[in-house]
Amino acid sequence: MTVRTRFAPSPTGFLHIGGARTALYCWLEARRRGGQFVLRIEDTDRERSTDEAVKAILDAMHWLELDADEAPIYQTHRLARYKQVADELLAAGKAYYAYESKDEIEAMRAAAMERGEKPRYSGYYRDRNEPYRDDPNRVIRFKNPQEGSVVFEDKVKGRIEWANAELDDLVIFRSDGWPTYNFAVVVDDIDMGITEVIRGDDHVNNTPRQINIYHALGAAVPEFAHLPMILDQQGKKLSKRTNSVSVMEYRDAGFLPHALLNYLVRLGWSHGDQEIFSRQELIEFFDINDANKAASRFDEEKLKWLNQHYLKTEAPETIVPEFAWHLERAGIDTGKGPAPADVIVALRDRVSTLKEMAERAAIWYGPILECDDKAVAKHLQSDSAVQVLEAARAGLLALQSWTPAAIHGVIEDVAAKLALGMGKIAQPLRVAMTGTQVSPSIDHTVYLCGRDEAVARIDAAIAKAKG
RNA sequence: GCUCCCUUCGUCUAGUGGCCUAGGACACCGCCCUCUCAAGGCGGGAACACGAGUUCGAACCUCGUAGGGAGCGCCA
Repeated sequence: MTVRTRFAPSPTGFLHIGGARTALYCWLEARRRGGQFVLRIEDTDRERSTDEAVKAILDAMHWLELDADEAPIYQTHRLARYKQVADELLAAGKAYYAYESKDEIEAMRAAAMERGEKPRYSGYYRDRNEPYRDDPNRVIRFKNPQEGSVVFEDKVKGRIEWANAELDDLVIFRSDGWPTYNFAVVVDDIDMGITEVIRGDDHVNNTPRQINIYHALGAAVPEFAHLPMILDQQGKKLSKRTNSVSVMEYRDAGFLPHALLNYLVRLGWSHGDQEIFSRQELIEFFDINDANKAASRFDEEKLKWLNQHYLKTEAPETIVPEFAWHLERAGIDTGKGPAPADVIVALRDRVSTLKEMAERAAIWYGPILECDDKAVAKHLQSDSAVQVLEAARAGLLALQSWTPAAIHGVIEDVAAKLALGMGKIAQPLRVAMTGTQVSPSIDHTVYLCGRDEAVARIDAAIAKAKG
């Protein structure tokens, strides 16, 4: 049987980090085993689901290149099917109508708590065989077995056994005519041919109930793998309040999709001591059976390290599209100025995110807006600085080819001619080029300005030095 | 309250009874390199939650304790 995994978000917000890792693991498991990865939108909560959220999730999946093999399934399109299956259960005596009001249910729970039991439904209508009646409180409940236990082998948690006595008769159809989560999920997973259910471990407790429904429906039970949570730096649940939780916030912050994926895959899984994985290696090595049981904390420092690693090692051209997006976002007009790939090469050893790279790139796509007075005072206010700038100006104008290597040659010549160390040459030039004391190596810094602009900035600096 | 789950350096993890004087990575500290800032190289500190058992031998097996988490909806 071909392996089929699914990612089933409910569209009540953006795709968050935890969801992205779940999706990644589903995708990877399907890819490695030559199966399919599909998407299901769990939008039966009409109050909270929105089309914008669906789009946001799909966009994030696309950005991460976690492509699904089929068009997404929407639960709201499948109401007739859920009704049909519920009717089958009803007809087979495996489900029944119940008519308690919400207040009555509430009272039952309170009473159970009183007795030191977990809050549950009493099963009042279970064997009553009351005739069907029209009632605003009418729901359909599943007849959960009362004896024995449910056992399943979770691929990450191991063997889990659950006494049926712990389970009550859950509602499978609400009084508003929509199916509940636990029921819809089972019907969908059966219809979609899902063989591996990989999801967050907040669903472990639902699994025994769902397995009972599979049995009642006479369907094959899939394999389960429940992933632990991702916590914030403090070990608390990731929350919007204090953390970036949306995948797209990480895009905004300047991370590369593959860096995020590489970070996420190692959060709860490992392959010996390996830290860096290509997509191909991920597909080859990933195995859901090796996933860890314990929750892990999200560490942005390590993500940054990975991001810079990819900035440094990927071919610049492959990064250009994402970098261009950040440049545009930073309001930088790239009509004139250096090729983005050259900027990447100059800056990738110095920044860990594309956002920062875009900010630092601004000086080559427009005028120097901020000038550090201390830098000017320190490196431009001297006779030697003027000599250096004038010599460099002449050398640059005489240059045949405008390349970092050629510019490096000019700078060395100036140093030799004036008998000065590199520091005395590079710093005045750097301040002239950027208005600051910090920039990439001086040859690249000059190179990125372009000859005309470099000479213009030197002229301005000479004027300033003399003035 | 009840049920279930989890526990190796600050963090992510390797480890499945002897290879462990517990390995790697991020972060941190130091040195080197150096035109600034970085990057890079080299080195350093840093962990088996606790307690009993089983065993010739336990990070690994068993039991208990402590701590943490999740779930207990006509939400998903």
